Amino acid sequence: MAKSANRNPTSFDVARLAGVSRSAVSRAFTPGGTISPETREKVTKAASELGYRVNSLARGLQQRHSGIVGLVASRLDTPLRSRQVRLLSEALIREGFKPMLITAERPDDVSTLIESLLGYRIAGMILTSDSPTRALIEDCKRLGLPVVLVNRAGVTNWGDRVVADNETGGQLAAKVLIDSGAMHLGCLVPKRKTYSVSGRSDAFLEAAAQLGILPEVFYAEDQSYDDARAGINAADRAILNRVDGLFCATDLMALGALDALRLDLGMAVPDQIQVLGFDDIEQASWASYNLSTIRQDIVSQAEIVVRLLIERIADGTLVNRVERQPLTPVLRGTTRHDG
Amino acid sequence: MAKSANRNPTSFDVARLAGVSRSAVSRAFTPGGTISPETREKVTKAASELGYRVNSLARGLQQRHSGIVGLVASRLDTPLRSRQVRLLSEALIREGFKPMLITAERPDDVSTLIESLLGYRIAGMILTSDSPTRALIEDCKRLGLPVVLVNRAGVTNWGDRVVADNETGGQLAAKVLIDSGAMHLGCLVPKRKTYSVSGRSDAFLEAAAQLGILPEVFYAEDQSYDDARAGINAADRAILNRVDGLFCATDLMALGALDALRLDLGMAVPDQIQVLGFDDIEQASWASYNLSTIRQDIVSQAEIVVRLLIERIADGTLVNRVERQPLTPVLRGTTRHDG
DNA sequence: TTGAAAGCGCTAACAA
DNA sequence: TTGTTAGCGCTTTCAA
Repeated sequence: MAKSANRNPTSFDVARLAGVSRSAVSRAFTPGGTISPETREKVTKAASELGYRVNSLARGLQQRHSGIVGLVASRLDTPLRSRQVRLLSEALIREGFKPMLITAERPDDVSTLIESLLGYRIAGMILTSDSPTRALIEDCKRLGLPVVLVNRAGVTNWGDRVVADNETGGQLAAKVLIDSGAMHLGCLVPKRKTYSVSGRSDAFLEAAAQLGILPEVFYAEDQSYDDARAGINAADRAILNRVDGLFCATDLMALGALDALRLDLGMAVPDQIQVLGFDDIEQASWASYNLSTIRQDIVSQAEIVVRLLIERIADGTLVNRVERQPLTPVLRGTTRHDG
Repeated sequence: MAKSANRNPTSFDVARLAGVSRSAVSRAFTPGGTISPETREKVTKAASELGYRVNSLARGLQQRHSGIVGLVASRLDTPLRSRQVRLLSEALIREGFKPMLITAERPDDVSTLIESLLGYRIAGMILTSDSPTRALIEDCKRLGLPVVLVNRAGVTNWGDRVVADNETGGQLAAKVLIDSGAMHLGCLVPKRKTYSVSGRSDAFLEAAAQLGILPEVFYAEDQSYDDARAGINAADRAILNRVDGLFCATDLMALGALDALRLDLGMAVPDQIQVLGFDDIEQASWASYNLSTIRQDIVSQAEIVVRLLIERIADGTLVNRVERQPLTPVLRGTTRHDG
């Protein structure tokens, strides 16, 4: 033990100690490797003695792809997103991939970052961000790099997609509110719309229109709790007072709206005005809110995303697929129910 | 454009097109590279024409380390943790590193995962997880791998640490409650204690003892909203009724406790019982809770963590450092204030 | 400032 | 089943 603590041992060192060739070492560490039990035994023994570990960089270089998958997400500290990322990351790891996390808010950041990701010869990429530069996806296409988009528009003809069925969700929202007695609908949306938000709110407005109702639209600066609360507080009181059923584009916004209505404006929910969210984040079920909402099943979402990615990695010629996920209403305390 | 869309272009291809050597290409893409403006110009032109991108795997192999930093976190979908991870990840990216995210709940998972991280010859590792197998850190030590522990005990003599000053925090909590008139203190803790939780609650109990007060201790199964709420609901009512100042080990628990006290048990907060949390997560400021708490500054925390990491990467001989972060009380609506 | 040449540590054909 | 050999794409001395 005089020295030796310095450089990482290589397959060469292991081979020498075990009295075999470097290929044997490689095979011993390759899942389906064609190697005899005895040789494997010798190798693993020598390896653990030396503290040997396969160098994934070298392996990746040789195999022309690392086991890394890019995971791109904005607003990671938001309840829905953090849960998505956790589930995706766990699913990836379970399948033997290593998620490389890119968190960035400004689109141009994201571009250069993803750009640098590509240098790692990643096996694929999952985009949950709201801002996927189109050019970037084109880049991936040129490289033949598998991409899965989560709750995003398919801006190009590249990449599989997993999306909540926002259209049906918006219709569902209108139906829930109307069925529980709302006559004058409202809809709270952020000024800067994302794919999810537009899909939902547009479908909601359209479904209402079909029934001869023209909802009031309220705006929040962005889709945060604070902005939603401020948005409702800034709304025209006369108009707001007419509304008896408010659909919010996300749960986070619904919670902000709820606090504005009840605590800032002193309105009774659900008696005076019903409130309905979308997503079913954890906080929606907290006793102080007990928010009715439309649930997105993000556990199965993560599984589908990773499955699509794996299939695409296995066969790059697949036609682009779109998986639409069903949504289910979760009626809690901010809507009225008869029976 | 007949073919060529297939393999990734290499520095060789770029060199040929630019009419220079591969070394020149390498230098053009190396920040401090000693190369003439004209050559660089030729190289970058050829490179962008070919869509060339440095292969980070090969570069890492050659330089014996990738720009990857392991980021280990459990319970990522929790408000505090998701914010920490966002900030850490952004700070790492800003410094040119790529965060590889390991999310895992069970300790043995984590071990094998980190084990596989090491194969990427990562530049360092940040551990925020509650469960850092000791053997693992020993491994890092043998490898000389820089490690920064966030809010964790220093189980071995390896790794720099950034910790909230939990001891002072616990004392602060006792002082806040007592100063605002509480006479009979309570403390809500999870059954399975972590470094942070123990530090706080032990210091709280001790500070109270110094003043001749022996707080009641309430237990939650784990440190989630639901468990905290259930824990308070399961508490002995007679004992609970005596308590007029409750310190909760984390904000998340405090919110659960608050809902249990107010909504499940019908107690008046802060008039009948004051509640104080710890961390200052976003939800603490939501109007329905308006929770008084002890704030941990996790923005500066992330910066310190990354700074320590960089310094350690630059100089592996540094003595282990511990940065204690100050805490500040944030008094909102769940404690009483005179002036 | 530039190019030639020698690896970084591994896997995959191929031959034995 | 095993070993030999030839790269994977890059950086980095060393000379020029």
